[in-house]
Amino acid sequence: MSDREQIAERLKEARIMSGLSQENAAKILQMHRPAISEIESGKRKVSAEEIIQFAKLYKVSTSWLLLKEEDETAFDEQIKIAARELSSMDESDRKKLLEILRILPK
Amino acid sequence: MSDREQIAERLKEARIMSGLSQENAAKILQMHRPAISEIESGKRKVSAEEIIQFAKLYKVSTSWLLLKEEDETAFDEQIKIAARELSSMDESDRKKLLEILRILPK
DNA sequence: TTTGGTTGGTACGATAATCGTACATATATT
DNA sequence: AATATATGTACGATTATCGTACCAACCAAA
Repeated sequence: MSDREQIAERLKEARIMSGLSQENAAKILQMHRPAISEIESGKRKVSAEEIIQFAKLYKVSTSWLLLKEEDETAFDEQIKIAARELSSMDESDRKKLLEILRILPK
Repeated sequence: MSDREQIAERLKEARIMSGLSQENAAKILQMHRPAISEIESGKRKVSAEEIIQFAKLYKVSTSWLLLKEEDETAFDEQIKIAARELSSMDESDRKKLLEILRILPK
């Protein structure tokens, strides 16, 4: 899989995860919807500046959008695993964790 | 400072740190030297794919190339706070937390 | 079923950016 | 000074993107 295809997939996955339509995203980022469509299908390049904007809007890291991870579980699968781990922690530590998560970059 | 200027500065800094001339870098990445020159002066866009290639060649992270300094400073402060919380947790829960943090946006 | 709304893919001319080469400038080394 | 190395820049040819419009698929309400 090429870098561009990888990025295209990540951008689409991140947008869906954040519950936005292509049109929503396009309006917020002041882009045209066809640009989003073509970027997500790998037909069009994405600039570094756009990656920064997408990462902010979709609330993912720029490195997640750009990097290929070797042992890769799908993001939603990882969230499920994290949720399971979270529920197995005792309450005081879970509170601390949530406090930590609150102050981390959104 | 605009995103593009920030990226331009980082790319130049990273290249110099890795001891490469613009021509060296251009040859290895199969780009034309003027492209590197113009990218590093912010006159030309950088694609996401190029960011990946630059990061590999210069041995820096893509996020370092893309993130603004003030974000990193804020992030470091938050990490310190988080570390204080972490140190009060027992080891098994700390491991679970780190696993969760691993998949969250950096 | 039909209508209307939403979403996403695509065509295409106008516009803008990049490519590739050549030349210019700058700095260091001998 | 002379040469080499590194970087900046000009510019026509080429390529990509923009902006708009149109189209198909899907779905829910009438």
